[in-house]
Amino acid sequence: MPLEPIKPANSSAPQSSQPELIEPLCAIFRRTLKAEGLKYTPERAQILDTIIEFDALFEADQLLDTLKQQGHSVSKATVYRTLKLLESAGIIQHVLFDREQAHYQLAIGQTGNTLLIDVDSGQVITTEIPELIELRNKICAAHGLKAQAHKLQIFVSSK
Amino acid sequence: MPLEPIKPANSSAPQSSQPELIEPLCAIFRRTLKAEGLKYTPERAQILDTIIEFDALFEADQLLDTLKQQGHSVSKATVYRTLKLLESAGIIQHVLFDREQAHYQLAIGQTGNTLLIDVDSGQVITTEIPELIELRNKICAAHGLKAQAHKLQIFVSSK
DNA sequence: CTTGGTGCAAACATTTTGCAGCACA
DNA sequence: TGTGCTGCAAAATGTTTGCACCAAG
Repeated sequence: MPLEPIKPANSSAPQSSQPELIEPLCAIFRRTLKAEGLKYTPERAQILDTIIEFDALFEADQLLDTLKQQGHSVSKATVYRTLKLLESAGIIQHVLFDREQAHYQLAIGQTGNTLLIDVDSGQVITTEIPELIELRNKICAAHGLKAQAHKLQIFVSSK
Repeated sequence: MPLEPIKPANSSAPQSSQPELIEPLCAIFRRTLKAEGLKYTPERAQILDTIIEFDALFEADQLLDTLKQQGHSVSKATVYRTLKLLESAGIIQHVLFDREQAHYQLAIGQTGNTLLIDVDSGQVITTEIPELIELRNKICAAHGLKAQAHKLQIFVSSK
């Protein structure tokens, strides 16, 4: 079942409180790979580029199709292997909700993420709730734990 | 085909697995099945009973093993089919996190749910953040939507 | 009879892995 | 030359489905 992500109406870019040097994603990827003795191959570069162009949630399947459509012959195996590498590098993140497939999205600069999932249409809106950070830290502290990240899914209806 | 989700008006404490909870859930299940012209079979009853005894997150696999261990011969197919029925009836809910398998838990009168997932040990603590309801409603209203439910996963570390 | 339920095994969908050849330092 | 990367196909995993038979109304 195809997913139809729609972009947030008011996309307030999540800015880190601490001004940080903005490094291109491909640079981060290349650096991370190098640190592991791995290579920044054309296939991997192409996969990352395609993901960046998606600018939204995506599935492995969809990524593979788009790559093929663009004339890049990349195998399923390579796509899956690269997704894992990108996840390890912190460039993308798993975003699961109640669908059969794993969904991903870019994860850079995000401390958390909120998805509004329309239960009727299946549409997904990504957004942020700044207050949530404080809230989650509070609840974690109450358990003697430290929060590192969070994911919030809100099931909504337009009716 | 999907059953009408029934929200148990039962506002009992989230502290679960008291024996008295068994009866209401059975009743809810039986009623929901009946409304669809389906039957409350021994297998279905047994599956629900076993789930109630779990008192925590569980997987289909684990459920099947426990049933077999208890001497009840229930097939994999029946377990999966019954899980779907229970989910449609609003008795259990999908609780996904970054694992391969679907995880479930009882959904007794819960409007939302928060999981604290220990990234080191993999341990999961379920909890509730009451303030979250208000927060989620606010953010949804800002998008012209109505929140129906939510799931929050917080990735924590004990270090 | 008719409807629905079950177990079994096969089918499925997604993801992973083994392997042989290839590319580049 | 070695190490990693690739595509392909097979395997693995979790879940679903087709089918024949059974049970209850």
